[in-house]
Amino acid sequence: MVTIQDIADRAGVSIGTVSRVLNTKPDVSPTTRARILEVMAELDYRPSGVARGLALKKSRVIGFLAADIMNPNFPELARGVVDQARLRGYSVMFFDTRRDIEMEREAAHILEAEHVAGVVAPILEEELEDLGRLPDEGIPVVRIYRDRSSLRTPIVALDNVRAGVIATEHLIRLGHRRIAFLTRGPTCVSDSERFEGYKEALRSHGIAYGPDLVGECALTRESAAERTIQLLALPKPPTAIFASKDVMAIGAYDAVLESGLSIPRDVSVVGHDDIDASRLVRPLLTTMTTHRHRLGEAAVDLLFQYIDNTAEKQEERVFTAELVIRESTAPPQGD
Amino acid sequence: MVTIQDIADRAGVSIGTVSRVLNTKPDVSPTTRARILEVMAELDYRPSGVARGLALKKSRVIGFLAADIMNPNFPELARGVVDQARLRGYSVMFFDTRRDIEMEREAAHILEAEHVAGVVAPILEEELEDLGRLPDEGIPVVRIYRDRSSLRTPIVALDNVRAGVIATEHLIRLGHRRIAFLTRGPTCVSDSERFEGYKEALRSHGIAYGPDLVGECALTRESAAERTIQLLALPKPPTAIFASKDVMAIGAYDAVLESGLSIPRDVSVVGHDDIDASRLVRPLLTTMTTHRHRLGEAAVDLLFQYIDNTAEKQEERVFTAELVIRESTAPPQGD
DNA sequence: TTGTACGCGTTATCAC
DNA sequence: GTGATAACGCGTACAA
Repeated sequence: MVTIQDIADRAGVSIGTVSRVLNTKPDVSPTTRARILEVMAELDYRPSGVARGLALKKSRVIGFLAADIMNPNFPELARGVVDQARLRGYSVMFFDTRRDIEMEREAAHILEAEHVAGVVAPILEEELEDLGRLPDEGIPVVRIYRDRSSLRTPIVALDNVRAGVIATEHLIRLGHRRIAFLTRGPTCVSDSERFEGYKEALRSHGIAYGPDLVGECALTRESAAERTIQLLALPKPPTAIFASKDVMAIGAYDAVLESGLSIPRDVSVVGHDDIDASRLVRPLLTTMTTHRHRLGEAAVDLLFQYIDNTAEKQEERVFTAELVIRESTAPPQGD
Repeated sequence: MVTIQDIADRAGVSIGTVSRVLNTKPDVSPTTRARILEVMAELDYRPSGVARGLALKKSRVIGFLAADIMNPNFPELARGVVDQARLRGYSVMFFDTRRDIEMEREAAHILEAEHVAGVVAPILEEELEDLGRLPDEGIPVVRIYRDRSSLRTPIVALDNVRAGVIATEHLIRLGHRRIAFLTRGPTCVSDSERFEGYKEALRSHGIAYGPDLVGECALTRESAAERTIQLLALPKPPTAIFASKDVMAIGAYDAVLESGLSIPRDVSVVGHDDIDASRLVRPLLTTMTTHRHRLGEAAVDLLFQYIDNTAEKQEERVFTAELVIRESTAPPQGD
């Protein structure tokens, strides 16, 4: 390994000078700078990240703490984070906590021990417990996704209420009046917010909200299918379904098809998330796409406002999901 | 931040002793060890990873260099890697190179500068160019996935030939004789290997191989669908299709359905990879599952044989994908 | 068994 | 403009 000392020796200068060109400080003569640069190239010198980290008490690494790497939103989000970090010369250290408080605590400790410059964490505030200590240590944390709690941490959020409105209004505009809502229930924050949007859309279009049209189910195809069967068995069954997650929408497909009905002729379906599978099922699922890549990028942008201490008051960046109309929605049949 | 010095002061010992209990060295009296441990807990001491990294010239971090984070195999693979690393007290630094030689070179340099203990890279040997320098610097590299080239690097591989045999034999046992093969073509190493397996299975069952039954297409649903339409238009169309990737299998679904045929009644389909969507399409796709999580774990295991210098001769660990029979395969209709 | 002192590769603060 | 030199926090001989 070639060190700063080697460069200094070879260039006939001191390590101080080498360090100066390394960090592009002003006071160094063009001549010596050129020579040093030359020697560095010649010896293929790479400054040690660890040594720098020690001296600066801050490394060029950011932490990325995923709650669940298997979440379909994760890959693109991660790409956004990694891309943006790379652009700034930072690498990312990655954790998969599975919403396990113990793992999270552990990750927080490691992140601290590694002197990371900052942390991006797509987790809810309740789960922030130990990560919360990081800012006190001078390590900024920005979260991704919104929740209801007060904002103690800067966050990049999704306007889930608005998404609920958009999805529901799409159905309403097509002429639907009996629109079911599939949700994981009140424990799921994003679902609850989309539920708000759903109700808001109904209200503003003068459509009565009926609790019998909302189906709670687990985040599996099977569970959603079961629940949808019940919805379809109602005296006045829905002509459209808004599922708070694509997987549940696909479960709804099963139920509709098994009931001998057809999509979108008999019932329209719109999902949320735009997962890969939404483009692989038949018919192609109309859904809300969340710009995961941009979310990731924005989180890192925001993070660097804190790392570089250029943070304005803006502690929150909100994105709105967009409707992607595909094949699963159409006007209702005359009934 | 609390340092080793703080602990030493508070415990009334020297940093040398503290360091010894930190690394669980033998020669330290139980009494002092206990006291030091107590003080460490009291002050919530976390040894600095960077400082240790500098002193040891080796950090407790491994690099994970993904060729493409959007690849459906990635998340589970990554989880396997992260899990296993965590078990050994290591964190993982993550890169997404997109098969870009420049990004890869960059990642290799950073990994080196960060003194990572080792690198796991799910990439082909041709792409190993700059990563190849790492072992010379004392940083072991283990690759995931097999390719044809000579093994210069330890690797965790998939027996794709065997997978091809298994998938094809499943179809043969069901009674199929005209089995098509969907592939990205000879440029895709894994596909080529599965192709070998496909031919091998046909041969060993006395079925003539016909090149007209192999369809080359891109890794998209649409492309696979197009190609399958042609296959189905053959004078003697296939009664079964083995697609080298699930996405292509799903494309084949489209073609079959659009031809007014039904799966699996008129044509059986088996894919490869067991992606999420294979469990979301209808009918559920019969496919080969690759134990991605175990692959990731095995890669880290192997890596640590080199990190700990306990490497045996075994430089390769081969996994065989398993058949998952779902709904897309059945005996052919009498014809 | 325990303490001392040096080294790891950089950055930063002084002098010169 | 440039060169010493002291941190940074820890591991490790070597000495005590």
